[in-house]
Formats: sequence, C-alpha cells, structure tokens
Amino acid sequence: MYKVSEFSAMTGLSRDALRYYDEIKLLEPARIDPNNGYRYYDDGSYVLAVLLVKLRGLGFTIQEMVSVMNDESFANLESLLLRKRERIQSEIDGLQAKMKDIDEFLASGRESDS
Amino acid sequence: MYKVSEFSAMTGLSRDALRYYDEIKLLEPARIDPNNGYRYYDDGSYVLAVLLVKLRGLGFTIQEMVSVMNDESFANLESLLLRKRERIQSEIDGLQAKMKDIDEFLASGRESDS
DNA sequence: ATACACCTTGGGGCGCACCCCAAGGTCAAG
DNA sequence: CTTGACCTTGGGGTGCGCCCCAAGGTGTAT
Repeated sequence: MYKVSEFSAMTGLSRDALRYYDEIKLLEPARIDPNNGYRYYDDGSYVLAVLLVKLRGLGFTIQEMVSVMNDESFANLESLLLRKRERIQSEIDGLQAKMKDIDEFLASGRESDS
Repeated sequence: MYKVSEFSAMTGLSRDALRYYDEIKLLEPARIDPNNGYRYYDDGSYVLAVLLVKLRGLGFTIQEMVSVMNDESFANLESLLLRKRERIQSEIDGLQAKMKDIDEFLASGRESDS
C-alpha cells in the first residue's frame, strides 16, 4: 500500500491530479483509511495509473479515459483507441481545411495588392 | 451609427461578444454616448468586425486577433497569417505524432494478444 | 403619456485539467 | 514526546470565449 506522495513519485501523477482522479472516479485509491481519510494505492492501482499516463500522453481527454476505465477488463480498449484515432483524424482534417482557407485568404490578399 | 443589436445582426457577432471585444479592446465602438453609455458602431467598425469574423473562422485565437488589430493598417497581416499557418502546421504535426503513437500502441496490443 | 423594446453594468457560470493555499489532523523517527 | 514531514478537506484561481441573469436607465412609436 502506497501513500499519495509515494504513489505520485512512482507514477508521475501529481498529488492534485490523483486527488482529482479520485474525485471524478477515474482512479480511486485501493483503500481509504476510514479513521483519517488517507488514500492508499496498491499494485493494481499502479497498473491502471501507468495506463492512464500512457493514454494521457496519447492525447486522451479525461472523459475518454473514464470510458476506458469503465470498460471492464479493457475488452474495448482497442475500439476506444480506434475511435480516438478517428477523432484525431477529424481534428487534423479541420486544421488542414483552415490552412487551406488561410492560403486562399493570402492569395486573395496578394491579388488585390497587385 | 449602429446600436449594438443592429450591429450584431449585421456582423453575426453576438451582443455579448461585442461587449467582450470592447472590454478586451479588440473592437471598441466608434463612439460611446457619454450620457447613457450606449455603444455606437460605424462603417469603419463594420469593416473591422468582418475581418474579425473571418479570422475567427480561420481559427485565430483572441490574442492572435488582438495582434492583428494592433497592427496599424494591417501592414503585417500577411506575416501574421503566415505565423498562424505555421502554428496550425505544428498542431497538425503534434496530432500526427499522436496518431503514430496510437498505432504503435495498437500494434503492441495485437502482438501480446497473439 | 405610456408602453415596451432596447441599452447599460456587475456578477456568476461553463468545461477542461488541474494548481495552490490555509487550517487542521496524523504518522514515523529520534 | 516532540518534531517535522506528511495527510486531509474546502475553497479559490487559471485561460478561453463567451452566455445568461437581474436591476435599472433609456429611446421611440403611438
């Protein structure tokens, strides 16, 4: 059983992040001491935390990570990853459309200058 | 001279947006009646507002638009557009890197399944 | 003169993903 | 037993780009 700061050091998640993840039920401690309210994490928590850090690095939002965690035994992790992939692709498409608009705007500006 | 709601209808900017733009000095009314505080916009404001709507559509942030407006006579509009283009490109690059990471994660998952 | 639509200001609120602070309780080492 | 490092809760704050509300003043058409 690890206390918050220890677990924080292990996972790279700040204490505040851990507290926040508990609040929103994204990652709840393995046990909370009923006397003092101390949060205790175990090795199972660790595996989950590592996954969260990984997903966060992949650009997952909190809500997307909640979906992953609510998915018992991660049966749908692959499909969730694929959906995330699609969402990223849409974002890219949107940005590329904006680039195109900017290019057109630039072109129209140069025309009217001439 | 146009009053807020009229100007809002002309430009597509909501009253709240207009008020906000005034607050942050992005687009100040041509005149404010000192007696009642009413905001009045003119045709010069209109031209600027149209530009702002355009830029907003191109994905410009408020701060980026402030830069544009602070640029007397828009001498640097072109270079600001180019810089925005670069920033968008960076965003795209970042997203593509994440896609790659996801693909790798997917691939590693399939490996360990087999 | 009377409606009534319009204008103003100030304030709070949203969703994201936390950070930071203070006040108070607690655990572990010496 | 004392010290000091740790833990807790609650609350507020961040930046973005506004939206929405209430209370009160005002412009305009009849």
